[in-house]
Amino acid sequence: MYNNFKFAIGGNILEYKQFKVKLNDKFNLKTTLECGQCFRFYEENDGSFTVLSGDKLVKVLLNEDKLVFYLSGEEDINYWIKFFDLYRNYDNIINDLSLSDTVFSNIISEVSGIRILNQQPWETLCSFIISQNNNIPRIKGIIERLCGNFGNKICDFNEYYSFPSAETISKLNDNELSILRAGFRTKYIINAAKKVAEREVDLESLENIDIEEARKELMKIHGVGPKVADCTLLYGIHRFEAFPMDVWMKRAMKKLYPGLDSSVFGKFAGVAQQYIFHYSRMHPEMFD
DNA sequence: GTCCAGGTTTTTA
DNA sequence: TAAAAACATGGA
Repeated sequence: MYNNFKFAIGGNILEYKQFKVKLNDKFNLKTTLECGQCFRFYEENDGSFTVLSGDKLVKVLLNEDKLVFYLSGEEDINYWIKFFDLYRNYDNIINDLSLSDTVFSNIISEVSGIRILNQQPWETLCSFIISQNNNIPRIKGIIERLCGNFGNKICDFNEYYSFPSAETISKLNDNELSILRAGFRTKYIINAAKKVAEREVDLESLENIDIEEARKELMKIHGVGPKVADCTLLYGIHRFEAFPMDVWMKRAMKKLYPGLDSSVFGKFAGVAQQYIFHYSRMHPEMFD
């Protein structure tokens, strides 16, 4: 696996290290970040993105078939290789999904290079609890206030903060969290933090157990239903069988795959979901 | 002012 | 059981 990539450690900005990773499949960095699976990223003027995950930060730039990472001295590039799921070849998955599926073939003629990110389980769970009946700019704002107020400063030279742990949030009350302006979701966040911190819901175990059991485990949290559970499993636990069904996906399945469900996509249903979701957002007129 | 936002819970019939 | 309504907040 490692020998698929060429690492070049060299050039630097201040005390940052630069890593170049050669891609052997198609990757659209911008779409991958902006397609609704993550919320902590900032597009810079030079076309790069500053991306945060847990207590880590990286600046990343796509330059033709190379992904260029800039990270500070002690940080581990392997975290970000895994985060962007670079060990996996998505061309193979997309080919499989397009085989004998003309609808999907049509979608990938417009949308390509999306990867499923390997985000941290708690951050993903908490973020998608916040996402319910909410819009993306406001979701980002609430998460930014959550990190800014209760996370730790990542670096002395800028204003980026880590995502606060479940333990940290579990000790806060409704009033202390009112600064988030998260509305009715605040009590859901607290309930999730308590259950996760006390291992009443064991996020680590969700990696291996049956997918239905995993959904049930997550739905023990007050404020977590099937959709948030599947988002957590897909984006936070990397369970590709998960298939989050929000309003867009419900409409899209009805229109594009009438009478069918996620089982037509097999074990990579989650990847198909992300493409269909993004395609639907690009073509709202399709539902008129 | 009204409507809507990557849902879920609570209430109602 | 199934279908509405309620839930906080803020931008369009």
